[in-house]
Amino acid sequence: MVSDLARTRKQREIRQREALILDVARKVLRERGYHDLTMERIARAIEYSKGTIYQHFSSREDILVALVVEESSLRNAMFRRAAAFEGRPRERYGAMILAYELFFRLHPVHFTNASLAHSVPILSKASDARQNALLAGELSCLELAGTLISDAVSCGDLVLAEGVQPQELSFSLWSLQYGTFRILASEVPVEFIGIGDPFATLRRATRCLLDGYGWRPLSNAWDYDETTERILKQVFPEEASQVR
Amino acid sequence: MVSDLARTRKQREIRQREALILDVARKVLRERGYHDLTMERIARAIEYSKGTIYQHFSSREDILVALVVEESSLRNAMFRRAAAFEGRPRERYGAMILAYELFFRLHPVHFTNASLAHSVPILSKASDARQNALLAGELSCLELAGTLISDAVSCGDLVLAEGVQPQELSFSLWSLQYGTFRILASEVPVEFIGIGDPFATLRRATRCLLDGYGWRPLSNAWDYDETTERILKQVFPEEASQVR
DNA sequence: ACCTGAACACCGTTCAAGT
DNA sequence: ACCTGAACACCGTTCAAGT
Repeated sequence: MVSDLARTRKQREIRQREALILDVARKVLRERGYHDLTMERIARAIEYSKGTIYQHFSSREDILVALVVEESSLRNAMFRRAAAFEGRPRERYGAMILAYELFFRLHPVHFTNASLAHSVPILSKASDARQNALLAGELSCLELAGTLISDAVSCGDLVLAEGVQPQELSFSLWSLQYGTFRILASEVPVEFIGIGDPFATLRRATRCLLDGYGWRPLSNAWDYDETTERILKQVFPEEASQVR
Repeated sequence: MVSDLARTRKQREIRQREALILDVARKVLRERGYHDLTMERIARAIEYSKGTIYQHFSSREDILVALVVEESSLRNAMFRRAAAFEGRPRERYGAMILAYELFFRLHPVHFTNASLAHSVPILSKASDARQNALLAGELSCLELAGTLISDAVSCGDLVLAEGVQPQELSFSLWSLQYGTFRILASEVPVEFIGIGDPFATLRRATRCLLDGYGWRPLSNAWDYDETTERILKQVFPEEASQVR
């Protein structure tokens, strides 16, 4: 007969062990990369046998996806804080864009992990539960972006041209940022391309894009540099100090 | 004593075998993915032993990078054809942008392979020669884009704002397209995002971006849909018919 | 000189045996 | 009920032996 007390203690231990595995995985991925994330290495680090890892994760790939899901929730928390910034809808969307930039700069390794986790060979070997969790996190970001665009349309700041869907804006902006981050995270040396400050370049391109869609106030009628400073100070003071 | 005739015949055979290996690799990658691109499988298909493959390629990763280099030269040929289109510099740049879109739509698998080949764990295991070839191909594209921007500046169509480098434009446009293609190639179902025609969305965003940088003629002063039709008909008639 | 394929090292996954 | 680690299957790479 197992007491309730013993059962909950056991459950807590299991949760802690799962967190331990993910911590080890995070460390290995940071220091050595996915290739060296072996079951053997994890087992040694957590001081359990290889078989035990399979009580938590269905495969090696499942561990990577689980880690990415966990870290994505940090990114989503930053997005939610950004969307709560007080100001015109375009300023609030700017806060989300800034959140994504800060997140990339603070966690470049996560970004590489996430790209791997989204690739077919890896994602398809993860458990269904974790595949769904990954997708759900992504969709909640897009939904958040969607509400800001709706706000802009309702208050008249954004009048979409004939035949333009609101989701197009978030898709284009996402593509622009994501593409820049992927290039920066790849092996093409950015010095070769001749870009001094890629993040400044990205911010400028973002403004061009929003101006092009006609989202008011346009950048020649508003001091968005000042808005950026305010967002950094009010919403992301800690994160901003870490990327200096 | 080996005759020169025999030597050149042998060299030709070796070249043919290398091409054969790459053909097999292309087929396996298309039908089964990188995970199933095993030395065993290749050896069986080319009817040579595993050891022989190492006379051509230093590692499994080297094969992938070699294939990507080979296919990239097809893309570069399309870029060169595009840049030779006759028209205003912005139209010619538009032709390059269209070339990239067509290439992605015609060779989605290459795009996935290229992303893999650029990842650190794989690229670092390829031979130095092939790493350099990959980088050289990339740089030649950027150089080509650079000359078009120079043309635009010389003829007065493009006046860059204070502090904007010409390379910034190609970097931003590259990011936007590359980001879109990466998202489309990933597992996030594009229907969920609610985009009907992602390529139409991308073209619109591209125009917004070029307008934002002030590259004349602006899209409200020029019929770029007509330009696109002309490029498709004159430069890429065959490719265009294949993506219909 | 070139090619072969057995041998080696390594790793993800399973499961019978142990506690 | 939970954990272990030997065993299995598989694969990239090397190299002694063969032609």
